[in-house]
Amino acid sequence: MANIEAVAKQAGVSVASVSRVINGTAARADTEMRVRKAIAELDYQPNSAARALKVRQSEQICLSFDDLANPAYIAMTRGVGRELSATKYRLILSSAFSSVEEIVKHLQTMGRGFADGLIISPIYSDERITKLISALQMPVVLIGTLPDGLDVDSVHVDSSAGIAMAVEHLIETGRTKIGLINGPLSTKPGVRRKAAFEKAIKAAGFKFDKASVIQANTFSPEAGYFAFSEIEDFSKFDAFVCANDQLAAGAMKFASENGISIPGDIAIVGIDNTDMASLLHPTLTSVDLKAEERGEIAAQLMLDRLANPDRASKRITVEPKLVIRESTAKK
Amino acid sequence: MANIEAVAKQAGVSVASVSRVINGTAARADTEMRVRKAIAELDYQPNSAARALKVRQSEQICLSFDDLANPAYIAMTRGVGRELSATKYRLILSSAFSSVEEIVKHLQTMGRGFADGLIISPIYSDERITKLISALQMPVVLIGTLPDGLDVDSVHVDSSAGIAMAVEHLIETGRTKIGLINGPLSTKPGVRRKAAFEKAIKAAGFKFDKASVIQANTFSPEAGYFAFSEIEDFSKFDAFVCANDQLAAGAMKFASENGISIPGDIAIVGIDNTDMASLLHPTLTSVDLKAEERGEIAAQLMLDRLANPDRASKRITVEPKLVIRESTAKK
DNA sequence: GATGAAACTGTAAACGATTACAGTTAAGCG
DNA sequence: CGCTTAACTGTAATCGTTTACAGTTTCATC
Repeated sequence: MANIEAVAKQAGVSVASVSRVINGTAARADTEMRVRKAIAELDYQPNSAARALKVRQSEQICLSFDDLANPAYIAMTRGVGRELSATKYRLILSSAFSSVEEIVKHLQTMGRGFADGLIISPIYSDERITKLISALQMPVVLIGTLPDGLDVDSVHVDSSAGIAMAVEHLIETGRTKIGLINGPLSTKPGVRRKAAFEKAIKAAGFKFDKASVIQANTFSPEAGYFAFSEIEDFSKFDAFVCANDQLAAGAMKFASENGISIPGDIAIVGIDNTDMASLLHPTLTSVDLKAEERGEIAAQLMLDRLANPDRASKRITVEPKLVIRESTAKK
Repeated sequence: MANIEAVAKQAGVSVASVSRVINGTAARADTEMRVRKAIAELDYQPNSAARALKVRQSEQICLSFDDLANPAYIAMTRGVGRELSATKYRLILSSAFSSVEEIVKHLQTMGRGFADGLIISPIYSDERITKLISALQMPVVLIGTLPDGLDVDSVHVDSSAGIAMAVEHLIETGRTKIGLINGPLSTKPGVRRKAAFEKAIKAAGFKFDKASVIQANTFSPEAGYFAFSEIEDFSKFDAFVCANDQLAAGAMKFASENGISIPGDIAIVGIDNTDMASLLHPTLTSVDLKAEERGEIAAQLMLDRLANPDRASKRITVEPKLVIRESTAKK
């Protein structure tokens, strides 16, 4: 592989001049032309490790989240990727963390300087993670709710408001016996959604019954299916909010296999408004938490912060939106 | 940030010794202990750019494909990611290429040495891409069909065999008027699936009718929906093979909205066997092209090749599998 | 304790870029 | 044409590692 010295020789100029034309610093037209010619002739590509070492920038941004099987994170990745693709930055993907330890290990690794910034959407809530993030010597954008004492850019969606919308909508359509198929309580979304649900039920003037919350142990369709299969008496319910579309899809599958009519017997609303929602039968009412948009915004915040390291940190909130489809049609 | 020199000083040894304990080369127990202590005290992390520059390895592997919205590629990414997560390699994701030019630009960029290897699954077939790949001075693993004259490791699934299975299955279940909802002919899968379909129809002893192939212009559900909506006379068909599950889902949506019974009037088989297949109503018979497995194998080939640069290139074939569900039940 | 081999350690030269600084050339102007 | 200033160019140091090589220590053996 040709290096900058070979180019300089070929062009009959110094390495400094070559570097300058590559980086767009002033150069005489004549010099620039000869350098460009030499670059083309030698098929030269500047070595990114050498540049990274010298300028202390990797031109890489790391995106970390926990579950590559969850469509919401995929949408997020799409948003980040789209935003980054027009820039010089490359995207590093770190995912499939199955435990806090793995995340911790990954965060410690960030000190090696292979990325200029970290966009992270942690599902687990853990003191150690917060501590490591705030100790990080690089820009961080958090997608999710900012823990106390962490001062970084963040994008956040008010999922409580989203759940409230879902509950209100169910009540408007005449449902009174509303349950929640929740995700695992070991995750942040799990605890938040439960709390939001309880709050929304009470706000609507209903009595909150603990038994109305059914805990699934993952956010997968299988878990949704299983959760429904464990329900002994469906007459206690006329609607369910599900902690994500996957759980909802699994639940709907169980319903269709067992002669439970949706929305006739039970109305269902999902969360995330993934692509699947409009393809299911019946189509699924879902709270859009704008994952792709949050990804885009996170990337923009990151780029902005890299261009402007000293600005105060921003906290962006995006509004959830209830997308009404067939699964909650009036009885 | 502490560098290796600071660690050496703190431990009272030379930088060479520090480097050696980090990289596991022989060191006296006493030396090793002092170095480890110093590393812990200073919270030292070796700089990856400096290492990359010196050893000419980035410890990064680049995965490139064209469409982050396609679940099959997501599954592939999952496979690659899982395989890589246990190694020292990081995963760089390059995607959302909307044209051959973008891919070409991206491939040219590989010469900068930011990745040690490239796993690529190109959807477009173009002379330039082939040429650039074979000119690449780094290990390449191709996921897809190896073009002539390209000598790299590859993982390949015999999608023709998969389509043949689909057609045979439809015939076995009593269908005789089989159509294809195909993806765009500007893509490799598009042309392959069409050819495979024609071959399968003929092999089954039927006459192939050009009009039985309906071209969608993307691989999305919307395109599938639109393709079905353009069909004037459904009585000409009793089954469709769809070029992927997304197209199938869109088509099924149109069917359910327009009183076309599946599988009663029309049987449907999708391709890719994505998560969605078992959640649709009716559940979707689909040809599993083992995307995740191909991703895993690609990553294994890459790791193997990096460990063993001079071995002859391998070509792995995985077998498709027809997963039969409700959408093709006997009439 | 001397000897030789084996095991370890330190010095210093890379890797390939960027950039401060000083030196050179060009350009504007009277 | 000389002078001043602006614009460009080249030399050499630097970023933080790894590693060849030479030098030192350790250790078993006689």
